[in-house]
Amino acid sequence: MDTNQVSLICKALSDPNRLRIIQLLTYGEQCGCELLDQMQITQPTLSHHMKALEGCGLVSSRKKGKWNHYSLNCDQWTAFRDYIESIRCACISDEKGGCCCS
Amino acid sequence: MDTNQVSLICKALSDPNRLRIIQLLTYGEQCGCELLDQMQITQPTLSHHMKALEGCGLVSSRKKGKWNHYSLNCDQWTAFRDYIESIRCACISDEKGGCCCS
DNA sequence: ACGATATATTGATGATTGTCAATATGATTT
DNA sequence: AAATCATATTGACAATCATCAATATATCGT
Repeated sequence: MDTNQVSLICKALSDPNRLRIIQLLTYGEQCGCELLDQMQITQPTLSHHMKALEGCGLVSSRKKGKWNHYSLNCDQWTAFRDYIESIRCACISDEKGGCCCS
Repeated sequence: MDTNQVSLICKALSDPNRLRIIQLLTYGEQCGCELLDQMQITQPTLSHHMKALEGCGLVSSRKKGKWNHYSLNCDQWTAFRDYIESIRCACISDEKGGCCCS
């Protein structure tokens, strides 16, 4: 995953509502109305946020009948998580002589 | 670290230039002019970005004479990294029966 | 066919953002 | 004191964003 892609994902996560949605989806797939029940926003706003989360590849949607089921895109999230994890600060811990971020 | 703080950090990282600055600072403390040499932005823009990165607590600055030395705030970065790492998707891998994100 | 439900789109608005040129501040050197 | 260098601030502008009300689309149950 390259820098621009990471920035796009960070932009998607820069809204507390969207970060909350991601966390809700870690419990598994949910439809829009379920997500809506757990949040304090209107339905068009939720739709807008879901589009943003889909746009950066973090969320996938699966339409079944009336419902649209959203789920966290595991591969994309893992790639993002790995990227963030790979950034480590260079400071030295006094205690063990290693990096304090280890 | 709470959700709002994470969102603020994500917003700070949602600009590719700022993400790049964070990566440059993983090599250790650098002054503004050093950072500027490695980027394609003007000095006021760099100053603006550094303020944003300081504002969310990711970067600390230390003034010494003419120079302002910036460094990655290890504790804050680690807390952010841990938060992101703690978000795991619930999908099940077919291969080993565990979570594919492990 | 009709009403109800889930979701998407449109249009509008106020707020925030990234960027630069111009200028200011503050420290060092000559 | 004057010139130089590193950085910060101001002011401006175009672009993007989060949000909602209103409306549209699509699917299900009756």
